[in-house]
Amino acid sequence: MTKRVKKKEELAAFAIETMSELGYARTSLRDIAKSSDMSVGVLHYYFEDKIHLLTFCVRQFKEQFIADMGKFTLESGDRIVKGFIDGLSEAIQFESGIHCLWYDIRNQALFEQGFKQDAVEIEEPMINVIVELLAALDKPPEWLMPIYLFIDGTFRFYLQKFRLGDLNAHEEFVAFMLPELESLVENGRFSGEAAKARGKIA
Amino acid sequence: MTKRVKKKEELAAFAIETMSELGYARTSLRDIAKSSDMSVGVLHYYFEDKIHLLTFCVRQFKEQFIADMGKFTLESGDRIVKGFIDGLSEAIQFESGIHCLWYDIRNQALFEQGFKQDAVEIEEPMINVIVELLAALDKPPEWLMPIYLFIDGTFRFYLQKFRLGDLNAHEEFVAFMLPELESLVENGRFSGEAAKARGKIA
DNA sequence: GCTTGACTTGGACTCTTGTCCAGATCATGT
DNA sequence: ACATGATCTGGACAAGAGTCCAAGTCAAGC
Repeated sequence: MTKRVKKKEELAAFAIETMSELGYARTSLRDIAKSSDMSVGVLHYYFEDKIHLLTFCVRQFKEQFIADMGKFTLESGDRIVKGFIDGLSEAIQFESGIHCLWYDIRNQALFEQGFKQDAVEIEEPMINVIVELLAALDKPPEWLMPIYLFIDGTFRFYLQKFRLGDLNAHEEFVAFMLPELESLVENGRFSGEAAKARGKIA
Repeated sequence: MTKRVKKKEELAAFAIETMSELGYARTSLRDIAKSSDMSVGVLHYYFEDKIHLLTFCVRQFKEQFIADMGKFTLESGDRIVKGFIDGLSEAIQFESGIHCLWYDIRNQALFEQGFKQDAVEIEEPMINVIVELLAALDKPPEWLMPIYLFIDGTFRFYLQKFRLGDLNAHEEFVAFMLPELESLVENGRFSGEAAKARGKIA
């Protein structure tokens, strides 16, 4: 890897860090320059324009995302579901910024066609994680989209709770999700037990 | 209602229309002024600043949103689930803009604390729609959050598909959601049938 | 018709943004 | 030590943003 590419990735990492805090639309080049302790000109020296910087960031972000998700699954041997959910819980607790950025980018795609491809490219491997999860559990692949959409919506919900000040949201996520998902993969049903244990949510 | 308030609501309607197309962050006062065929100064004459305009819009948007959701439920007599899903389908087909705006606002709340209250106030009555739906179906209230999160995630997914160019996404939504939800309210299970009929999704 | 207040206009003002560049500085091979 | 190319600085620049206002226009009551 050339020195230049290394520096680009370093700058992109700072950019991702800043965008994770402020959101995509509210992050300026000067914000990124400030956080990386560089001048604004450097950004333009390494990246043709802001669009190229962003797409580079998205690609880097995507790799980190996949790596995060990958280590969640299949490393926990027999307790696959628990390991998977614990991984998502840690993501809420320790990496909320980058996941908020993902949802931010996905939302941009609703308004800017330019983000369409990025959104699809990032989401695809995430869906594949569920494919592998179902395969590992020997469950029918027809469950893919219901399960994915349920997990995605629930994860986003507790991520929002965490961001909005509920610092125990990651634990609430596990308390809610673990019985639900175990029940789902066991017999395809939502679990009433989970709901009782969880108490009020909204 | 005073004339001034009427005009404010009229301007807010234009603002909502424009933000539904461009998204919240990329909509300027001049965009709104242009779409409403007024000068920029008028906006500042009726609204103290952009924040007040936005919060006024959010409140108006919320009322429209609740009205939309309200007419979906309980108007279809015995076929409650079908009426509910058809309503959501029409929302994807004919009112995608305002729903995208809702998801945009909800996402802003991940980064700006100022949107927290708006997001919660809008989402609460939507969850209540599901509460009423479950009550009408005589189903246990413990199903609330699993069902809501599943419906919310699925609706958002097909809304995105529609926005990204798949003009049949609203029909695909019904084809996917109707069997799933009927199966869920019938016996709490995801439907494998639905998945087979639906073919590839992602 | 006149007056008064509400409403509207068009532009000025300042701040932030992305872009761009001339020159300074650094690193590296000779 | 020197030369050369890569890297970095600090600021200039134009476009676009929200804000604000002096002046013009309109509508309604006297």
